[in-house]
Amino acid sequence: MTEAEPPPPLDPAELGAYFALIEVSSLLRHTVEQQLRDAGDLSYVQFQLLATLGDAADGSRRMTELADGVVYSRSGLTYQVGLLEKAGLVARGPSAEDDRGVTVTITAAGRDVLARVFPGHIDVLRQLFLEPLAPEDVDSLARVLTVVRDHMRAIPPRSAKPRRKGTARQSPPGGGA
Amino acid sequence: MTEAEPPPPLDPAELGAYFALIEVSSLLRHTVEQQLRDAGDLSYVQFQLLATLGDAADGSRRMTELADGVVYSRSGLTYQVGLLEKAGLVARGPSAEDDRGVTVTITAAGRDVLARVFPGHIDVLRQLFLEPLAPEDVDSLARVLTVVRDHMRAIPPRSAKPRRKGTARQSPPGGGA
DNA sequence: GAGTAGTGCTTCGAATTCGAAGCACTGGGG
DNA sequence: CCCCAGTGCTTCGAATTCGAAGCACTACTC
Repeated sequence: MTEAEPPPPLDPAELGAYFALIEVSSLLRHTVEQQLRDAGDLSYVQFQLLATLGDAADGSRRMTELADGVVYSRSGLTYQVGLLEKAGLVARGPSAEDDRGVTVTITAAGRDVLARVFPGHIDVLRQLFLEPLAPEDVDSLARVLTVVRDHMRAIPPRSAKPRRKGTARQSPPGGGA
Repeated sequence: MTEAEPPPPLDPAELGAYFALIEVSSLLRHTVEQQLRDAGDLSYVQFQLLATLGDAADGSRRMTELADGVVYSRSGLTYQVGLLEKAGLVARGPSAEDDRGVTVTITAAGRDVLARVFPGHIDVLRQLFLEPLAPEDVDSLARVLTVVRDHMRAIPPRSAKPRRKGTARQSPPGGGA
C-alpha cells in the first residue's frame, strides 16, 4: 500500500498542458478524419497504417511493428489490415524468418491513395494546427513532445503485455531493476 | 482562382510536432483509460464528463455544453450520460429556460467516484507525462497548445454543425419580384 | 527430439462509436 | 395565430473498437 504520498495537486500550467493536449489532439484528429474520409475514403487509422508502410524502405512491416507504431489493439489491427487488403491497398504475406509472423506490404494502389490524400491532409494540418504558431513554437513543441514520447515508450512493455495465465507466474529471468 | 498553390512539404519540425502530438496523446489516453477502469470503473469519456460537471459552479451543464467540452458526437454523449445516470453518478433534468434543453447534474455519488479516481489519475499523469519535463517545458507546452486550441475552437462552428447549411440557402422567401 | 514457456496473429462476443433521421420546442414573419 | 427555419436531444442501424481465448510456431531446457 504505497499511498501515503503527499496529496498531489497539479500546477495550473500542468493542468493546462494536459487539457490542452487532449483537446487539441481530439479536435485535430476529428477534423483530419473528415478530410481523409472525403479525399480517399480512409479512416485515420488506415491512413496511419498506409503512411507507416509508405515510410518503410521496402513498403513492408510486420504486424507487430504496425501495432507498435500506431497505438492500437492487435485485434483492431487485424481488422483494419483486413479492410485495407480487401480494398487492395496492402498485401499480406508470410514473414521471412518467422513463420508465425505476417508481413504487410503497401501496394501501388495504396501508394496512390496515399498520394491523393496527403496534400489535403497537410492542408488541414497547416490551417488548423500550424497556422497560429511561430517556427520557434513548432520547434519547442516538437522537442518537448518528443521527450515525452520517448519517456512513455520506455516505461511500459511496448506491445504484448505479459499474458496472465493461471495463477501467479514467477518473474522470468533477466530481472533488471 | 482555384488552388494553384505550391506543393506543401512540411518541415521536419512540423512533422515531428504533429506525429509526437498524436502519439503522446494516444499513449497517454490509453494508459489513463486503464487506470480509470481499475480505480473507478469509468471510461475516459465518462471521467471527462464527471470532471467537467464537478468543475461547474453548481455541478450542472447543458448537454450541448458537455458535447462542446468533450469532443464528442451528440449521440455518443446521450449514450454515455445514459450510462452515468443508470449508475447514479449524474441526474438529468429539464433545462430552466429552454424546454428542449436537458440539464445534467453530478450527484454526490458522482463526486465520490471522481474523488476516488482523481489521485491515481494525477499519478499516471505525473509518471507518464510530466516526469521528464522541466517546469519551463511544461509552461511552454501549455502556452503553445493553448494557442492552438483557441485557434481551433475559433475556426469551425463549435457544435451543431449547420444541418443543411452550405449551398443555396440564400434566397429569403420575401423576394418581391 | 520432446516438453514447456513465450510470442505472433486471428477469431469471437460485447461494448462503444458515429451520422442520419426523427421528435420537440423556440424564434421570426406574415 | 400559424408557418418555417433553426436548435436540442434522442433513437436507430451500421461500423469500429477492445480483451480474452485460441491456434501456430519459435526458443530454451533437458
